Amino acid sequence: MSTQTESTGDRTEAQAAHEIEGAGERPMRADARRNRELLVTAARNVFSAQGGAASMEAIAKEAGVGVGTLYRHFPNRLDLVEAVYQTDVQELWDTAQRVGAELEPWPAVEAFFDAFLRYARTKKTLLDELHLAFEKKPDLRSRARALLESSFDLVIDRAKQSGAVRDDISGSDVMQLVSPVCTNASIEPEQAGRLLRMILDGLRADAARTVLA
Amino acid sequence: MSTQTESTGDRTEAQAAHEIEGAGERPMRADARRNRELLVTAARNVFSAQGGAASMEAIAKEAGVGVGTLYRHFPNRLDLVEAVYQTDVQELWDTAQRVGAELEPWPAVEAFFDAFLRYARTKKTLLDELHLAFEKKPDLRSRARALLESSFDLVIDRAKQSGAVRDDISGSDVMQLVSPVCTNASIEPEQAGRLLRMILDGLRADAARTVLA
DNA sequence: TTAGTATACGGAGGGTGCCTCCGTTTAGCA
DNA sequence: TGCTAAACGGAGGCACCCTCCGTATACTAA
Repeated sequence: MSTQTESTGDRTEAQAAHEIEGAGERPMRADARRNRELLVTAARNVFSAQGGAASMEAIAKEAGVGVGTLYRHFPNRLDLVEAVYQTDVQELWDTAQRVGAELEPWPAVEAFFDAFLRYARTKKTLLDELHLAFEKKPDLRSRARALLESSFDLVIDRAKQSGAVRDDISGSDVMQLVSPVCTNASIEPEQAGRLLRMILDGLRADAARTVLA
Repeated sequence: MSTQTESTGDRTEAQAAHEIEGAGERPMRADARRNRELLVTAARNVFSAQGGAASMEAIAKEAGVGVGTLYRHFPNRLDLVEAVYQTDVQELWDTAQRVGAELEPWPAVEAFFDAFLRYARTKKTLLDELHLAFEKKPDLRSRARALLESSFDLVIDRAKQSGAVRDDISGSDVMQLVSPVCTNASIEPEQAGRLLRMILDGLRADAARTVLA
């Protein structure tokens, strides 16, 4: 709850640079920041096209830079994987903010689920690499988890207050329900889609009929 | 249930060789079979010592043979991983047979759990590699699962008949309960041990007290 | 505007790991 | 006891991760 930036509003480039590096250092040079972003985007594209085992050379090429540049920004493979994953998590949080501000409560839930499905797709291609990354940096996992949980809370709580979603369920419940469906490798994409729709239906306030004895 | 060999009794070496190769071919030469076994054993040792990323060279060295010999037996890395895993599953099934024949029903359950914990440890170190292997050969997963399930059935059914284990639970229920505890990477070994003991306690016939309304 | 410098860039090359190839050795058979 | 099909060993090819350092360039101060 404490590492979040305050909003999704427009930030100056210098601010953006500060967020990537530590706060005390001078901002990155413009070309460096541009290349860093190119690299993360390229990595995501190449990973999703070629799988998690894609080579560093291929990623550098896709970004239009040399491997030296890649390694300047990301000293080793896992650092790059980590950056891609963190960017995805961050974007999901941004999405939660945005749909919360721009859409009605229920459509916001639907849109957020959609975004989560996309997020889960890249997480799935990086599953093995992330497994290693989480082992080396346990706080990466916990920070990501916290950010995800608060994203779900944001969207679900709002929908609960508006009466669109049943109130016997929390954001983190929903996350626990949805995460395995999206991440489990033995569930095909279209099956996952069906399951998600089913979960959505069960979430609606008027779906709460079953009462345990 | 159809791929099982009929028993754990003493088989001739020629029979053993036939089981490894296809049934139609001539038996392997004695040195080849010896080296094959050395390699699987060495692979298991090296993997458990160095992790699933251990090199083929290291394994060949541990077995005391050249890499050429390794690759003659296992054309690529995954084939070796698969062989180690299949051997483990097979040994677990042999153990189920053995404890079923040699021990009283309840001690047999305990001994089998112990063996399963050992099995799960190597499965855990090979998790990433197995993930790939399962992707390439879906029948490997299903055959292993079937063999595991029948091992659990064997031990649990016998204990149920003797009255040592509650009869509202099946072997495959127990497997579903135990497997994640042993395999989940975020559960430490000693925690897994505690959880297993707890499951064991819950399995006993005299533990069945809670009745759902 | 310009010169100086800290910073970033690129890619050749070192190191390692998977796998192949082929000359040498040996088990099994007549 | 030879003959031959089968197995052995390890040098070397190839691909990938990462390092190093000479070159290029964005920022800064005069």
